[in-house]
Amino acid sequence: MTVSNQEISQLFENLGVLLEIKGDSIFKIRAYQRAARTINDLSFPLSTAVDEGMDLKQIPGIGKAISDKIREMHTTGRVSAYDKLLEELPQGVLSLVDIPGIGPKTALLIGKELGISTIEGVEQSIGDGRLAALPGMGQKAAAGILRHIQAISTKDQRTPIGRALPLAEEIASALREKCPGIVELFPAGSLRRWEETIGDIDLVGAASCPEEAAQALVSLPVVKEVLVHGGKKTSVVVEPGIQVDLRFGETASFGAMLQYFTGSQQHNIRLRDYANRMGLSLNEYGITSRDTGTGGTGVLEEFPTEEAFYARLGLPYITPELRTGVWELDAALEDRLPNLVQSSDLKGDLHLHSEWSDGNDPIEKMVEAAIAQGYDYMALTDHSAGLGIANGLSPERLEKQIAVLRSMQAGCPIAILCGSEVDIRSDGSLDYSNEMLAQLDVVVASVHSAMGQDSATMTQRIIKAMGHPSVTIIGHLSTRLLGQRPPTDFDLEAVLHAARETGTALEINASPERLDLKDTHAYRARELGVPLVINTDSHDHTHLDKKRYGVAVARRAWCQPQDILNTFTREQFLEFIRTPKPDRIKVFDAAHTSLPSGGRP
DNA sequence: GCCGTTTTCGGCCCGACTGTTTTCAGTCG
Repeated sequence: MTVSNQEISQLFENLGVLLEIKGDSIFKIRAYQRAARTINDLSFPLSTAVDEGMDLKQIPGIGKAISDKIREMHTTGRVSAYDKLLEELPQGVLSLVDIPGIGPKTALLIGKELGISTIEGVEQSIGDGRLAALPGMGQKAAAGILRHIQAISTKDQRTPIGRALPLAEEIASALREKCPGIVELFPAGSLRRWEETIGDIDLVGAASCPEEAAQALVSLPVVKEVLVHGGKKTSVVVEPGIQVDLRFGETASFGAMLQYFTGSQQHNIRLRDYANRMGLSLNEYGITSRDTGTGGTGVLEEFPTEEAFYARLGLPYITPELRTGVWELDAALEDRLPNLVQSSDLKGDLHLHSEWSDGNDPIEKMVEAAIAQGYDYMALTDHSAGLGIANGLSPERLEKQIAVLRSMQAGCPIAILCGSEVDIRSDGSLDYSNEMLAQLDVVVASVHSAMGQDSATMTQRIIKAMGHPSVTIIGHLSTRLLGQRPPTDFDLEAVLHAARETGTALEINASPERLDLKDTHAYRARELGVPLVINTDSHDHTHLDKKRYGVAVARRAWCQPQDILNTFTREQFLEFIRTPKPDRIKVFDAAHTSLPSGGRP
């Protein structure tokens, strides 16, 4: 029985809700919620860990009871304690708490008093006034819930970061323009942690005129609706159904405020737990030393920067990408936080398209763009012929392109490598002859068709492609498009091991619609010593700037520069691609003076 | 239910906002 981490996480999340409805201990409930979130963020499959005999209690927040339930789910596919709770409580209460504004208490009230178990039922009960008549409810509460229900259908869940970040930057700069008293203003929350999708856009600032800034937000033309307009917090809905939360504080305490609203919630809970044991209490305004028995009241210390805030707790600065609340606090305490890769470390881009296939720009413009990035090398990788829709290159056109590229090399300050994004056919064979492929410097092999194959077939298909001596990199491994196309089904562990054994690199595709490898997969790849490459897959000269999204994925995967192949110098990288597979993995390992274990103990 | 550089028992993050209330519960992040 194979159960995914997501399924296990969802079960514990639901278990927490059911216990809350039942009125169980709040601390027990929090323990389940914490475990659910931790499991959701894990980089390795729990199913495999159970098979390999790992002691699950090593994972923070998982003790004997939860460990046993994971094992039960792994063997039987069910958890009896959960099934029992479902029977005890009114049917359908779980689906009611999915409505914003309805929590466990209200869900139970609705289920018990009105016998309602569906969202449609709630909508009806608002229409005929039954909901408003319930104790503790009223006209306004009912109207608010109705608004939320209507919003659910129009709002398509979480927003991909590629859409949310530019929007947040736009709003922030509009606010700064309208309100010169703004000293600081940054995206916080999941956006600042560079999660692949964003719930709400959080903006945190410091200003001499907080009221004016909040008023400026409310009056922006993009604002569709004002949800909250309090003294410290303003929430609005902007054009595409995305919510923006804005909070302002003082410059002197901005560090604490930014830290607090960057989260994650799990990170903050762990940090406060740790601070508590030092006799310190944390909130968004600073750090308060708790009364130590002399009867005096604690004094609030303020921190203008996050660095100072963490330093007061005796911790090194923890970068937002690492703040998941799983391993980073232990790593910080033991002084083994990684020296994370940065955009400025990248020395090349190995996945670029030109107008020869489906790109917008001539080769010259793409080369200029690579030079403008400050790179030392680049690979032009137009599509192979199999992808007719993308105007893929026939072998004849590819030979012609190679000649063009070779002739451009003279006088060019960077290395122009001849490449191709070659289709991996459904049987794992490649779209050019071996002779053709052997002429290329860099081969990015990618799946573009037959994405519905079962896991075993897809796994074999990818592994076969990695076995080819000319394949340098596997492009966008899962082929997912965020919010549009689900990932293909394949055995990640098997693929990663084969990548390592064949000396094939895996791409972190930085295109914000893809982000593929995703963070947890990249984390696991790094753990196993698989060479990683951050590529933009640019189809336009402006797309090379999107590398920041790929760098963020790598940082969330705890990658250091030596984990990323295209941080290598030109000489190192050329040595890598000129060394035959599988021996080229030794070139990668040689640059790896130390293999950091990352967050896991 | 989890956890321990004061603890194997007794703690467990913290505040804003809303709506229904006359001092607070529920929800959210």
